Amino acid sequence: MTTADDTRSRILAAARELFAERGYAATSLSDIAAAVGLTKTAVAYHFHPKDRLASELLAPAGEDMITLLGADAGDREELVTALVSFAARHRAVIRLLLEDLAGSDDAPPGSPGEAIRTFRNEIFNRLAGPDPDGPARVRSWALLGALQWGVAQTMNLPEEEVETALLEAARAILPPAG
Amino acid sequence: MTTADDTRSRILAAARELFAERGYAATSLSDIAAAVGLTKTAVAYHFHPKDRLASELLAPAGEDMITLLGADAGDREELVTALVSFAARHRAVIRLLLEDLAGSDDAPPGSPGEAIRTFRNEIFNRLAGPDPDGPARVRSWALLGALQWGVAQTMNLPEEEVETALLEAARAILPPAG
DNA sequence: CGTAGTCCTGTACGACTGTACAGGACGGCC
DNA sequence: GGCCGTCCTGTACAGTCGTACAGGACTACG
Repeated sequence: MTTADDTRSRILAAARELFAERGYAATSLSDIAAAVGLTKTAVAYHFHPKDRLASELLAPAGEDMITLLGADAGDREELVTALVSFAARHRAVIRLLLEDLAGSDDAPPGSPGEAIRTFRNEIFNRLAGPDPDGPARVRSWALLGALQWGVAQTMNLPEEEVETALLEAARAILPPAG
Repeated sequence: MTTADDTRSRILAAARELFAERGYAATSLSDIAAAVGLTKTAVAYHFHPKDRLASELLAPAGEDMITLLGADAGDREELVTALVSFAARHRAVIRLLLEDLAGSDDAPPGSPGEAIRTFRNEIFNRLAGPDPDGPARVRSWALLGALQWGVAQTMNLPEEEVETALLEAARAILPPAG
């Protein structure tokens, strides 16, 4: 039914926007419901439980995540290029990916949060290289932070422009080869 | 009395740590109380209301904020140096500064959150320069993100090492002069 | 027409938040 | 000893969270 699928899409769009600007935990079902003109129980009817909202928003990014991890782990230049492209493409949900779910405190095993956290750590390890020293660690984390903020705070700019500008910046931060 | 001041310090230390790793809103008074072996009402007795915890943690950073804004607004090289030093010095509360309170949705006028947000925006404006184009905006936000993540995720490294490594990275991202 | 299924509302629940208030334990001062 | 202020606990409250459940409005199908 088109009406149902339509409300589902509208809920997803509103959730994506609110999650991006307030964070996952700080956005309640009531907030999302108010944004689309429904009650919170209606939102819960379509997405049950709340995690399903995050899961569905992150689904397209998930496919790109595994291709990112499947690429050649040695070439860091290529990794940065792919990473910037990935961040720019999924900038609407980058906060969910890198912070809200990855930085989650508890991380019940088997949950999507745990998978995302290991993904982030794996990316960090490939950036920092084996047995990284202090400066390499700092620069690797700085690179990830630059990625998130660079794409998240410039949502009104065209994606392509963000990607090219961010690629230059990311290359400049990249820790020197160890 | 030393015992009271001591528990105050212990509460502040625990709150600083928990706020850094979970965020301000995601940390309850019960969490802090459990970390120091007290009840949540005891924490509320010393810091009333909860905002006072954040205020007291941010007080030392606040003095540095105004000196940062008081410096010469033209020299961006110098601004970046001072900014990196600032971030490294207050890395334990950098998340509160740049995200938890600055990114707050509501921002009741007169609240510390509003002051912090305008501080962040003012720093951004000085980094990006007057009437910045797309790439300049991207790089300025990327610089701020690199700062936050670079200092927040490397809490176990000596502050000096973080500062020097981050200064190199920040200089590399700095948008070209307009 | 009747019946089944989908979409949504209203109500209610337990868990949790920050806060308010009364009272107890303890030490210093008169 | 009697008194007072500080430090802390226990209880209680209103508010919000995500979720569960019953029932109404509506469409599609027999």
